[in-house]
Amino acid sequence: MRYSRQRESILSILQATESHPTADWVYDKVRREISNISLGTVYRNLAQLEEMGQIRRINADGQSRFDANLSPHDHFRCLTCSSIFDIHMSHDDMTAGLPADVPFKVTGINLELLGVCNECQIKEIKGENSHVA
Amino acid sequence: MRYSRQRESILSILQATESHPTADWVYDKVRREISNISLGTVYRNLAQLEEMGQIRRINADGQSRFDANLSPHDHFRCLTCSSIFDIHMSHDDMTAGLPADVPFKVTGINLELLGVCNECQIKEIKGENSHVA
DNA sequence: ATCATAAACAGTAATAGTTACCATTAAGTT
DNA sequence: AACTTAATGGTAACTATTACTGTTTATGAT
Ligand SMILES: [Mn+2]
Ligand SMILES: [Mn+2]
Ligand SMILES: [Zn+2]
Ligand SMILES: [Zn+2]
Repeated sequence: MRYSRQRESILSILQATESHPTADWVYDKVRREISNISLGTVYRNLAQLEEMGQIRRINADGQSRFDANLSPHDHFRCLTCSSIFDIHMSHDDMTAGLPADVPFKVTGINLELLGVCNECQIKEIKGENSHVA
Repeated sequence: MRYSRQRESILSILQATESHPTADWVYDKVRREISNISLGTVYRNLAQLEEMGQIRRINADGQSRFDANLSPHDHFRCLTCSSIFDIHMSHDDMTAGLPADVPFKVTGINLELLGVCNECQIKEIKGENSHVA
């Protein structure tokens, strides 16, 4: 991976914000530093940074949001304004006595485990064997 | 809400599957019963059914997936094939000794609380007051 | 049963977020 | 400095979804 001013700028913008911005928001922000940067460059670099594990992608309603905060934490998403806030709470506390001191009106929980399903693990193994031979 | 053959068909198709289909998949399926149904009708009804609380929407990568199983449960999403599977497990068990007997290779957890943020609650109140008078 | 009303529809055009393409630029190497 | 090729800027294309519009149809009233 070759250095680029564009990628560095995108990452530092993400690291400097507490919000969980969209690609468009990052684009507007980075344009102040690199006025002729392309929106495609923003998308490409966000995808690369995600791939490299330097940022997280959160897919809310219709669009992706990005988070450079790598410490394990969860999120609250407002169904009205789509804002995303960090939740720093143990999962035990979260599931036990949910709201209490939280300033949000919580009406639902989405818990999603990510990984590779059984079938895909088998395919992976087969695929690797086939080009080892 | 007025009855329609289209909505009934869409709902029963969703209720009959264990998978978590996309709008397109539902469209293909419902076309076998109502050959000239419009894709827009499928989208409109899925949104209405969600609004009425008869189905859940899951937003994965680029597109929405739908679930007519209303019993509280969580999901596993395969990062390779995008399949979504139900997870029936207490959140305590999930966060405590995660995998064990699960046939998935779990590499990440996305926990999202949904609701209304503080700011939006305040706006809601102001909004309601303004048209009460 | 006939009629009136508007909700819901089919078909299509438009939009939004994102990705693909390609000629040009520039990071890193010799 | 010359060379190689990853990365870019600009633009076109694509995909999921929504909006529009004229027509159909569920439903309640005559
Ligand atoms: Mn965060
Ligand atoms: Mn489910
Ligand atoms: Zn809000
Ligand atoms: Zn899979």
